Amino acid sequence: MNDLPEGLITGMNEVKGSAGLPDTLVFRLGTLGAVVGDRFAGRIERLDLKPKHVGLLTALGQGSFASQQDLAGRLGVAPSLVVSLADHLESLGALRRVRDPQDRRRQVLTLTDRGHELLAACTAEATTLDGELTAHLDEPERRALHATLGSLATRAGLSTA
Amino acid sequence: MNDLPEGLITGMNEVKGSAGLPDTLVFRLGTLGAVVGDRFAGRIERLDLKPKHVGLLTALGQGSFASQQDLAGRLGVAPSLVVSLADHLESLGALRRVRDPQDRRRQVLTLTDRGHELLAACTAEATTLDGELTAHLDEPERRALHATLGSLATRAGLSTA
DNA sequence: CAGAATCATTCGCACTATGAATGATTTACC
DNA sequence: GGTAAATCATTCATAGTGCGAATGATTCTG
Repeated sequence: MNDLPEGLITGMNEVKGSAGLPDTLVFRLGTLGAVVGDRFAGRIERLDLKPKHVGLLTALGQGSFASQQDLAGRLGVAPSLVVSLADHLESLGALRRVRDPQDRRRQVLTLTDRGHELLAACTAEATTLDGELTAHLDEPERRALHATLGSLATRAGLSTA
Repeated sequence: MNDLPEGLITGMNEVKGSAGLPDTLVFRLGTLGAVVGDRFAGRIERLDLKPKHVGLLTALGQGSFASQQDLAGRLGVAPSLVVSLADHLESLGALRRVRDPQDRRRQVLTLTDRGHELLAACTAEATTLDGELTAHLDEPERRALHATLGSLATRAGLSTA
């Protein structure tokens, strides 16, 4: 706890000996993620969707999942939450629940046309926001950022692949 | 916007005409931020701190703020939340509340030595996590990521300066 | 020297997400 | 083959988080 070189902590707004908290990846990703997430949430409000709904839509759009529990694991939330998310999406006509004939305990969630529409609308909003955020970057920088964040995501256990 | 080499975006088993949601900056930042934030939260649990507390500590460590309301604006939360965050940090001995003699409505929040210690401990945890996340990157990549995220942060209204 | 404005604080409320029961269905074992 | 354990979706009660509207103290304005 006290193995830090003294003189490291220089109060006000001076140069730090090593990186200060605001200069860490963790801090940057955390704050940026929160801000960007909030802004995105504001834009999909008109669709009666919240980020978690979009997460479920996205997962369903990527492929079929055996159970809602797998889905829950994928999204990193409790299975009971998947139920209420699916409830809402179903009420919007974005997905259908069908009993799996092979295993009638399972409910197979399938995107409807409306679901694909909503997903496309969300993608459009995200893409627009992307443009606003990266307007000051040149194309190589954008590519590098995209690639690096992708590798971070897989490394952090977020399997897009 | 669609000048991406095809074959780049291979979700699970499909290829989209344009970029899919999971490939947007917004989505990546949102999910990464959430995951990394949660992991960070787990590591500072032993210090009896949560990310929001660290945010307040960080803000206080960066400079003096006139009012708690300015602080609230800085953190993007309601002033009433700053009160409870400060309550907890005060109970940990991390900060002191002193009435501003110039304007006795205001409470000036000041980090104690213990507060600086906690901030340093959080920085250490974040730095460790940084290392784990970026272990597979080479130094130029790390620098580029750091720089780009920094520019995004300022552009997004997160004044680190 | 009143009244409006600003500060920190408290309180009640809404929302989110979780874990523990519940009931239906399937699998495993003897 | 039939019973017990496991697994699934769902409901329910609950904890935690953060906000907005009052409250009381203090300062600014005319």
